[in-house]
Amino acid sequence: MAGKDPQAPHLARLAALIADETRAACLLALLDGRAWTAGELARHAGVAASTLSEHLGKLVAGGLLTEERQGRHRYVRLADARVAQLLEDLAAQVAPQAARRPRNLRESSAGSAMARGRTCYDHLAGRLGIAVTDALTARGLLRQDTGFALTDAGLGWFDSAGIRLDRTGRRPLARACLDWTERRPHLAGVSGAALCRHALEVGWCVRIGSERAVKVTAAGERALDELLGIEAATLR
Amino acid sequence: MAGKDPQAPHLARLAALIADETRAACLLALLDGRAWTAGELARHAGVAASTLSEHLGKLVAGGLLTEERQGRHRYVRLADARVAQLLEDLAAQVAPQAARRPRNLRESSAGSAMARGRTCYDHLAGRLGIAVTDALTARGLLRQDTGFALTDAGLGWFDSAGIRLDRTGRRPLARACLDWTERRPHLAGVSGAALCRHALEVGWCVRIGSERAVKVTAAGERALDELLGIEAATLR
DNA sequence: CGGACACTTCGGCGCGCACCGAAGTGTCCG
DNA sequence: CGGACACTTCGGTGCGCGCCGAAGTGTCCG
Repeated sequence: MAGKDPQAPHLARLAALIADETRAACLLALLDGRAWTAGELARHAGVAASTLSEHLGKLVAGGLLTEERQGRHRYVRLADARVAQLLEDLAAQVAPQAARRPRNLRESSAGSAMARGRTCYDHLAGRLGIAVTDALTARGLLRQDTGFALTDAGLGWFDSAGIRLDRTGRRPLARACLDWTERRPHLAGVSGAALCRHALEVGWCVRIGSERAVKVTAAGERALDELLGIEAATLR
Repeated sequence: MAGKDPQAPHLARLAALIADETRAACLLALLDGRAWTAGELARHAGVAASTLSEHLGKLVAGGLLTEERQGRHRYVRLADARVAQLLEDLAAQVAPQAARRPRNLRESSAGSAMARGRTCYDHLAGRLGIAVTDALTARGLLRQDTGFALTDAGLGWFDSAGIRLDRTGRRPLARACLDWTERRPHLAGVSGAALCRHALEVGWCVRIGSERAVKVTAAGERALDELLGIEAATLR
């Protein structure tokens, strides 16, 4: 048969990079947007350092990760926002099955912290991300009914809040990212990333431990209420 | 180690479905949005019917495909628009390597027909899709600078063109889909699908052979020029 | 009712790959 | 300079899975 799309082998090779449980665990860990060392990832995934080294080689060669060598450490991070988006989309696709009841107390409390608020690569997700997105929409700053885009008023809001938006790159200013806990879209793209960075910089929220979960501070509750009318109760 | 995201096995299993070249070829073929029989896919992929039957079993069980039994035929199609989007995003990710020079004349002419115009699941892509998207944007019907959404004028345009938009579902009205030939976003979502369906129904374009490629008709060139100011030359 | 046809199930084969531990390379620090 | 450390390379092992052909099931049609 002549057919058989020439893209098929490439697609299969890309998917194969994610199709291993150990590599998948690494990629999900790296969704926190930070750089991890090979050793950290090996401990996280529960395999030998030598095994993980081979995995990193494949992921870097496949373009999903970039590496930075510093002394005797090999730091890796997701290659770019596009890769992060791809992983988020895949994660959202499997979420229905993954949303099963937690096995024990520890997993449960960790899970609920993640459900309250977390980062999705470089933007806010969980109930916190949804609350912010909903508030922006309710105030006419974000338009979701005909797609997903900031309004002119929305541009003004970011400006007046002192959050600068880099509009030079090709990355979209606003993009919907489907939340795998809430099953609803939240703000991603340049503006979502800028908002998250700002929130962490000025202390509206802080990271919990070494995971992706974040917690809203008292100052953050005040600021979100003032700027967007978000009641603190909705974040708990 | 306690860590290791509980989502990792699910993510790996989903990716594994796409990580086989034969299954990938099937999924890409099904991106035309139509239903194929198991036999057609077996011939397309160049494997035995028994082999393909097993593949279809996995893809259906994994939720990527839905099946419909009719007599002695088993028709399968992509489960929904979300799956199609996922595949398109993955295909776009590998496009840089896949965009190599064609091996022979036949592949070359098939490739250029696909580059001129094709369907991406249920919306228009290729130069045709880009041209429509650009025209909508230039006329203020689609806003891309702050995200990706129809404007109120855009809603009016669809209405006056007699293209009804179903706004009841959860699928976004407008969504960007990255084109793997042009490397630029084009219109997808409810409005993109409605536009494509309309174009095929009223004969603005017709499918070429059994593939995803489409050709703009003379009537289509006139209509696109009148409604959106697209010059026929840009489509060739 | 019998044969053609589409698909499925099963057994068996062979390749690919994730894994480990041991040995090797390069970096940091006392 | 020597030892601790992070990572890499290399053989070797075993499992998983994609593949086929043959036999089986269900459907259509003359």
